[in-house]
Amino acid sequence: MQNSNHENFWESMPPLLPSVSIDCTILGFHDNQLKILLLRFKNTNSFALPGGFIDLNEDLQESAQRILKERTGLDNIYLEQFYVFGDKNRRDDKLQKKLMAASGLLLEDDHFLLKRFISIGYFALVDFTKTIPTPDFLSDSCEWYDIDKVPELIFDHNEMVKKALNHLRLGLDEKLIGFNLLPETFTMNELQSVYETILGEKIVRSNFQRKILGLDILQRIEKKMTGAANKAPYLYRFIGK
Amino acid sequence: MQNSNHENFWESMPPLLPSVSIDCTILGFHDNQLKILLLRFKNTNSFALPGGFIDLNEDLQESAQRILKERTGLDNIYLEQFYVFGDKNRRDDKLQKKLMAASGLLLEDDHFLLKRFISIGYFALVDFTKTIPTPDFLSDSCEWYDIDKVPELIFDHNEMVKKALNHLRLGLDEKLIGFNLLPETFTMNELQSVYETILGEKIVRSNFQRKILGLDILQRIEKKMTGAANKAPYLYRFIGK
DNA sequence: ACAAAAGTGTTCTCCATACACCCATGG
DNA sequence: CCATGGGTGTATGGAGAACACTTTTGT
Repeated sequence: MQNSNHENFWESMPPLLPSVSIDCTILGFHDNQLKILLLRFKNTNSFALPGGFIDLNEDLQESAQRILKERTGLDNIYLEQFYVFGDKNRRDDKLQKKLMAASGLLLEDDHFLLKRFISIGYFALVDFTKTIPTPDFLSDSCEWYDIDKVPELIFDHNEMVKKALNHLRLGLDEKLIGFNLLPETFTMNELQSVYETILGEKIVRSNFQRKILGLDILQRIEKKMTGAANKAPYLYRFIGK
Repeated sequence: MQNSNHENFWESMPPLLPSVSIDCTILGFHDNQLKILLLRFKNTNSFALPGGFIDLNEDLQESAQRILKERTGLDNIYLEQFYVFGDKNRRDDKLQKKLMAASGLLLEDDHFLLKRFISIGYFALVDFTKTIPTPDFLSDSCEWYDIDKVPELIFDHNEMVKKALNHLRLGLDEKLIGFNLLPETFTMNELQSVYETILGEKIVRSNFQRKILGLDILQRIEKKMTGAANKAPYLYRFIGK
């Protein structure tokens, strides 16, 4: 954490698109819970969604993918724009300065980070088990939190989470995106659990199976050997159609 | 159109948020047709969606509303973000220069209009009869076009229109937004015609009435005096609920 | 009387839900 | 055997599409 690092920090960044940031609501599924990936700024108790800026030579979508890769280690993440947050007072200069100062970065009053930004909200669904959460330069923690225990976040990030979840619920059946929260192969029970958690309601097993299997989007693989004293469940793989 | 106007043009603009533009797909309904409002750049045959930039002291939504007001004369327009267009090569510097030159504006190579922009796509539904289409400084025409006769548009604007229409269709029943294309009061037939046009299919009258009236979102007003030799239709007003 | 508007009734199909029940199977 | 997984049958209710028919009403 030597000072030379700090001096170089901004200069080492590639040319960026001004005024625009990306913030990502990254969701995973574990222990029958929806989880969200949050950063904590160094030496503070301030939490935020993972985010970043757009390099001038990146398509918007590419930027979001890069940011996700940096925080999770994953390529080919399911990713979707859901809203642009553009209120003129959505950010808080004092807080911004404080957060940067906590990382040893002093911002001049005309620093670009203190200018107005709009933020494009992306939401991403990942296979929890495959992620390697990695803090960025400004944070000392990048961890999963239960979706119903999200702490207070900076700026308008709590609103972002709320909107992202709503977007997820609305698109769950329509876009068949629940699979992205599971590993390559999964049992029908696990899938049902994902649906129940996201929708917040119990589903009758037999009806759920009929519905999902009727969509012709799953390939049945083999039995899962559980070692339990009962029939082993089948494994399925999502094949789209 | 004296040169002094041109010299002052950019300087007269308020401070803008860099890199970000707004483009609006403005839809109206007339003669049983969906119509879209398009600009033609001065002294060219290039068409574009109405758009603009974000003043530093405007919320994003306010910017979109202002732009819409400037082109249609209307306040309180139904307005919705639907997508951010952010490919790095979505714009074309040569075309941009040509369009500006056609208005007598010469752009230096480092002019801000030649920098990279992302564009936030808004779509708007307006009461056709109330609009006063008004060209902007760079265009000599602002007119309604049949939605199925949209000419080639600049940049990625044709794609914007396509995405906006898709968005409209998906949200029609869900968000009950069709009413925004009609005057304050309207007949059931007119409303049905809006739905049929947007969805591109015939609907059985009696079923449509049952469905819409069952939603409890319409207030029945009075009879419309048509002067025709038949029963006059009722007028309805949208009351949301 | 006429023509269009408005309302009602009926039938069908489709789909989601709920629930009961059976079979399969790994230990 | 038994606990869980997996599958089927079936009744119900609601939504919506198709169609027929009646009633209303302004000129």
